[in-house]
Amino acid sequence: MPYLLNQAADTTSRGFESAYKAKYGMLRTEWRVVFHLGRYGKMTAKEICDRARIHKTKVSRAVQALEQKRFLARKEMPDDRRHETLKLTSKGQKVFQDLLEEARSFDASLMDEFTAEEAAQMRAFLVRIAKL
Amino acid sequence: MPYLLNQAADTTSRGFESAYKAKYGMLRTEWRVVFHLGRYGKMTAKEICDRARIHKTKVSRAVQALEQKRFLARKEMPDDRRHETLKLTSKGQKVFQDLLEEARSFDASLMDEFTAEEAAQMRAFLVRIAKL
DNA sequence: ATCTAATGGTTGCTTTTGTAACTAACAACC
DNA sequence: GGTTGTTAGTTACAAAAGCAACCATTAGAT
Repeated sequence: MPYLLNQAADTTSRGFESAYKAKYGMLRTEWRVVFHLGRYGKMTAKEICDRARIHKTKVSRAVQALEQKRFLARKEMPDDRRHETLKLTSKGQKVFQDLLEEARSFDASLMDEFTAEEAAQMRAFLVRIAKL
Repeated sequence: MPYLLNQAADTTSRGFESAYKAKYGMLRTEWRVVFHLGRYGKMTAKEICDRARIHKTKVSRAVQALEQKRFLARKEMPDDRRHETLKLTSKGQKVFQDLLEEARSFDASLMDEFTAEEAAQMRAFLVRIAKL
């Protein structure tokens, strides 16, 4: 099962990878960070780690890269200076919108082979597995 | 979708990783190679690449490592000396059997949360996706 | 036969990831 | 107020993955 999942994940990921890689020179983790910030609004690095289940070093590096590209900005929280909230810049927002669009159409073409019901079922299944 | 798949693949892989890693000091690619040889019999490195969709350098290195552990043996083909067929040694066979056992029970515990029907359906989905 | 192209596999080097140790800021307890 | 423990995030180093150039061998064309 893990093997099948990996296989499936691999083939689909490679397809979409080109979108953020070629267009914006982003790495997968970077795209994931952008996605989370775009989708759920500003949050701290830790929150991204927890939600996306990415190790903090990966997030840390992704944030640095995204900051250099001016896709996001950090702000230290005055009440607890360890925290820093991350927020997409307007440039970052545009990137997010664009890639979200791409992601949607990529997904759609991927799911073309399946019925809407099948797709929904699969999604539900994956969510359950991922949460184990 | 790629995201979900990755998430699911990640969480499940990590679980099983400990089996081959701790027990035999194997890497994921190594396990995959052993699996293919054990499951489908002797074959050439190229075939493994194609079937498992692993890059040839990864396979090459995995084969080297497995050879050192005496889990597999190579044999040059006389008709075409570029090919070398790979075959599990008896030691390798045992390892494969053992890990297959582990894999089965791991899978079973994973699928505990699902009905047999759901599991079968999911498997079918994943195979279809992976083959895109 | 010889020159070119393709194939199976390896090696070297660069980029990414994983791991562990580290800093800085806060919290709690005495 | 000082010691201890936690938490957010970074950095340094090792392991792994990806990429491109590289042999050696065979196949094909002329």
